[in-house]
Amino acid sequence: MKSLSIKDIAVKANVSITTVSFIINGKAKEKSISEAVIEKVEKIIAESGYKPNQIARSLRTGNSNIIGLIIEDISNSFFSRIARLIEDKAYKRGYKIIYSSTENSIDKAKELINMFKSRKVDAYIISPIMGIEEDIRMLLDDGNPVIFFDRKLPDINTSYVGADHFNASYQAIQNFIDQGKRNIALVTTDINVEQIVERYDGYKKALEDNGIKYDESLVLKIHFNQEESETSDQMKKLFEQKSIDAVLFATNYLAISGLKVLKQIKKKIGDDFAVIAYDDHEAFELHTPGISALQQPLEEIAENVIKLILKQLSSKTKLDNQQVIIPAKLIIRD
Amino acid sequence: MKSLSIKDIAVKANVSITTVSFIINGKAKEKSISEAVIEKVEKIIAESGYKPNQIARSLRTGNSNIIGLIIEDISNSFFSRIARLIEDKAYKRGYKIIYSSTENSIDKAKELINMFKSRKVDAYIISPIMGIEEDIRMLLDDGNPVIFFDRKLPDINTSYVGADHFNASYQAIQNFIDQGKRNIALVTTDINVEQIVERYDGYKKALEDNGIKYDESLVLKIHFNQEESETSDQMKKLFEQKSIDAVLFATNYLAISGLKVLKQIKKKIGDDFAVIAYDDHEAFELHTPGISALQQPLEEIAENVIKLILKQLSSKTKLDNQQVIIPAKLIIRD
DNA sequence: GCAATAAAGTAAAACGTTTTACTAATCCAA
DNA sequence: TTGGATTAGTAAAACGTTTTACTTTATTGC
Repeated sequence: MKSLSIKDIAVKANVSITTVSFIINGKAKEKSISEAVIEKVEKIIAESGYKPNQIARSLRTGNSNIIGLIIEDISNSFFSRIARLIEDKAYKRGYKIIYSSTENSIDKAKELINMFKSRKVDAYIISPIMGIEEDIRMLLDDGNPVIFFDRKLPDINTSYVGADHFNASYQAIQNFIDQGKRNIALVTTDINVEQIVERYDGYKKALEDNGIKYDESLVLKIHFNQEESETSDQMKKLFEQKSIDAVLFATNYLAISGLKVLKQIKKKIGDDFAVIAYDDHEAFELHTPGISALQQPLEEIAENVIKLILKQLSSKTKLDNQQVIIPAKLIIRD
Repeated sequence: MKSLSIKDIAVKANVSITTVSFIINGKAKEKSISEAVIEKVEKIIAESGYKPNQIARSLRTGNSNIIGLIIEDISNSFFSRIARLIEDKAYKRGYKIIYSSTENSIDKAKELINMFKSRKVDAYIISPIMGIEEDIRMLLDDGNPVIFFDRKLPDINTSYVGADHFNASYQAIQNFIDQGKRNIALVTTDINVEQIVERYDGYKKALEDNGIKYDESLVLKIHFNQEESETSDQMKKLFEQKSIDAVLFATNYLAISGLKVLKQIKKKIGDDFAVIAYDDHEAFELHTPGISALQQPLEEIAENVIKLILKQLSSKTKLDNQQVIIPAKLIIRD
């Protein structure tokens, strides 16, 4: 019933707790424990199936071998894929990941940070939202490794890994213009995070550089968390403007909603009306016609995130912050 | 730098640690601490931003307010959606969820169970795979609440929540037959879990009940974890059989792969060739034509899982195991 | 043959809580 | 006025580890 403790092992082996601890932690040699004792204890451990209580271990050592991952929404395929990759890579290096979704709520984000803090995670990987600057700053002040990905916060100075949102968006619009499009819409969200702003800026700049006047009525900002039906209505209104000949969706879930609307109002995607989505999604490849997408290099983002965080974890001193900006790829379909 | 402990608070307030602990845990009244002291201590706690160390707390109390969730793959939309729902519901009841993917590896699954065990999670929600029976049995023997969802293991007797896979699959095939289909294929996986077997059984039974001979060459079992290209080749071969007039995909990722193949070989879905997918996916609604799907009631599954697990957690005695089977819904599209 | 060094191991403190069993003072009833 | 009950609070053990500082015995060099 009750699980074994190091003491039980010590008693069985007729040695001290200390000795068992040294053996478990591979310090036996260094602490000059004899081969015979090592073998005996290891045998007992293996036979009894004893596993050290990580809680006690964490309490004593102050670290947990756990990295906390905070994202917007695990059911969004961009995040779930990144999470899977990060989990995988961390796992191979002996770290566990625990993750949780903020659902874009500042309160929930703060609570998550507190939860992770009180559970003494060794490091934080965060896709941040506005409004948690203070909390992040406290983490940093306490000497916790914190790395942002996908988004960052203007006022916080820490390492960051993300795609080049500005240029990605610029590239998409340029592509539209090269196809002769002039009335290019942008469907984005109103959440106030840098990466969304950058996508917006890329859109504006590309228009400007091509001598096209920015037209506010072609930009639709959807509230996060608003009813699906309201979103549909707003998009419908936008798409029904006769003149519009192209649209860039700033996130994959907006694109999914948008495509549903287009299907519903029977507006065909093709020579007269082009679409590009930010973030790829299985549905885009499958769609007829295929939907072009700005694909973020998930693998590379995950790899960089892990590399940076582990480098920080294994270093005694605070390393310099790094900004890793990875180009996104425009996948043209059909 | 160093975070505050209950002792710091006690010193500041000039009371004992015990008193602070009682106040934190809402036992002040019961332990007859005066209103004045309560207020003083609470003020200090609020001002200093002290948060109890959950690790120490867990060590002492033996529980963690954490529920471990073990699934196949968080990047699969079925699981990520369920995870999100479970997380949400647990969160509202004061529990945190930590989840991790097995990627269908028995070793990884065992490691995860061990990790959760050594972190003293209060309960386990598992979508199990064959080969971990012994580990599960140990958890149960130790008195841990364990609940299976989506799948179960034949040899293990514990609570379970899942869709009625047999009837779902039966219903799909019956639908094909009612449309006049006779040569109905099944694309499934070779992983040996009950829910996959049930879907297969439902397929066979429906054929049988309608007097259609079961034809082995129409059933394709894909290895889990095999190369995408091999999967494609196998499917291509299947779909190019002239006679075949309908196909049921046993999982959503198989359906996605299958739809890609169909697109590639330009085999049209329509009156001559019908498709149904198990598990819904955004891509299916968007697809032209829309892809019919067997939709599992995610919300209901999540709700039942949480309800059962919390009931067990709040009960002193071991409750009877429950099997909650929820009908799946056939969504006909286009 | 004696001091210094190495080998083999251990006792006990510490991590930050919760909880049990206790004390001291006050109150109230008879 | 006394002694049981209540009020207000505390000391210390316990949870299961890691780690520091220590002891005891054996070995080596000279």
